[in-house]
Amino acid sequence: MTPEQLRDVVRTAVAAAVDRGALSVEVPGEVVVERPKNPEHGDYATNVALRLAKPAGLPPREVAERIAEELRAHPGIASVDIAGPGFLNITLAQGALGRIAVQAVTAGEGYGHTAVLAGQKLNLEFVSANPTGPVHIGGTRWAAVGDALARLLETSGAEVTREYYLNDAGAQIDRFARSLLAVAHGREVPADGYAGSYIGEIAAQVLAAEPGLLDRPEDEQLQVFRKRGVELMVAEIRSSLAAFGVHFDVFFSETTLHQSGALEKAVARLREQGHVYEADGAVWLRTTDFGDDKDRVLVKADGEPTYFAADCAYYLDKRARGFDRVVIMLGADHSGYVGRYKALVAAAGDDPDEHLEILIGQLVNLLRNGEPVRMSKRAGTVVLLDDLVEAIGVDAARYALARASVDQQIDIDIDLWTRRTNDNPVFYVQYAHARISSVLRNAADLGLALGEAADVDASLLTHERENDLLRAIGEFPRVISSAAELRAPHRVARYLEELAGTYHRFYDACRVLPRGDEEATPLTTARLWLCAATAVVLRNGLGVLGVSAPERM
RNA sequence: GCGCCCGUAGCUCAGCGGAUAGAGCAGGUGCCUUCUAAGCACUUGGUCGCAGGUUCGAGUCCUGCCGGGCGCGCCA
Repeated sequence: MTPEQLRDVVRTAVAAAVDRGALSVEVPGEVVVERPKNPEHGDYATNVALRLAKPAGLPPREVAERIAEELRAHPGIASVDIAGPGFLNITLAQGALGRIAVQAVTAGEGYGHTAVLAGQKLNLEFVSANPTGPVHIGGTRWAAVGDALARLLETSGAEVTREYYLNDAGAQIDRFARSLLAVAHGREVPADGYAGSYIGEIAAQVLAAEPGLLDRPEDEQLQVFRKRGVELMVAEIRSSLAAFGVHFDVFFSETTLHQSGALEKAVARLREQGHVYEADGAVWLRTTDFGDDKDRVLVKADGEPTYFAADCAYYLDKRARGFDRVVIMLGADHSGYVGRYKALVAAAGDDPDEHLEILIGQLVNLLRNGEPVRMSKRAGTVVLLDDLVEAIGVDAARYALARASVDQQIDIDIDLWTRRTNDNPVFYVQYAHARISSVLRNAADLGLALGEAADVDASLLTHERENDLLRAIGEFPRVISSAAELRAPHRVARYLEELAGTYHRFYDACRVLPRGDEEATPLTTARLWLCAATAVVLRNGLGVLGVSAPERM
């Protein structure tokens, strides 16, 4: 019996107690069944009696007793104890717990998939690093976390579009183009330009693709460097992300918004809603009506639209494409945008709490020799996605970035990571998978197969370490769904570390395969299923994080 | 000054209002003629920044302080 099934059993028990007049309460739609930390508190515990005590007008322990009477009648439940203030501690019948292993193996890749977010169509925008340079380590964090979140949401039944907003218009692209032009002519880059070594490489590639370019008028050259340069930069960004295992469904060009007249339409729509005014020669959006600190300029006095105007158009474009919810991941250095963004959604007539979700993640600090590394794109002193991958590999990089809460700043000590010590928990988790794979290979060599699900006697799994493992495996679907709902992929990583530890302890205490000339027993088969189930969960969980599950290490 | 994030073991960090606050690393002691020792067992280590409040119950929610990070342009 899975925790989800038990939850229904508990709810049904409450309903039964109400039916026979033992309780006069409204049956709750959801009841909480959780795994107690203390094994003496049974396989599962529920606080439903504590919740119902007040509405029932009875002491919590009395409510618990009346529910317990119903639960004890269930064949899958061995015992129910009332503990503490009124918790119901439930121990499952022998075999009911063991079936979890069979269910996990049978479900395979589908184990952990739920429908809790079914029917939601959402747009997840992340990374969106400017195409004026390679993806640096900050963007890499959002690549790892954003992609994991996308997989998590999909696993929970949502329809997700991964989107990357390309800021390929505006002054910074001008600076980028002028930097390319300067380098191509052997001149110093402008003071406000970009100076990384990649600028020279991109410039050379542009010249290779456009022979004779330097003989044309300089303003024409600038246009070519701008167009070709951005194309090449975007190609490099996509290639880095692809090597990192991150693929976007849509690369959305800001320029297309300018060219299609979407900005003017957006301003017009906001004007119709009555939130636009003119002052000091500029066009403003009255975002203060919706909680922003100050009003924002849409069109500058010189007639140029602001970046914010493009944001408005972009948001409206996403909504027009049919997304129920627009999710944007931003770094903490952009946290000031939340107010104006929420306000623009409200000004457009949408609900800022329902249609827009902005996830702010804290920044990644780099330490070298224990000292923070100052990062500057201009000076070229940045650590790039490619550098991180080269130093520690995709698996370790993705795992390390995804295992911390996004609310937490990460300090990455470059020397530590480049040293390749086993401080990285990803090895611990992957090792558990490799170990299981080895056991299953050895079993196959001995001619032992899992066989049919119906033939497994799961009630033989009675060892405490086996029960621990079964309970952990049973948690997986809810770990996935709650991590998806909370937008917290790091929970999956933490869970996998626990699961790996639980498996290692099982492995240490419980021999799976027969030794020497011993015969395989039904317990051997049951334990093989337990191993296979653990491997399924490790694979699926690592898959959510975009980390490989090696069969050998 | 205002807004957001953080403050939990020596270090890095988990902990969606539940029971005795956890993991890894670091320190100590043991376990490989037996399925992968990148492992396991035992052990050392805590005023959950401080002070109030909410309630059956607070590391978790609210308020105020203290300390650290980030942000507050007709830049992008």
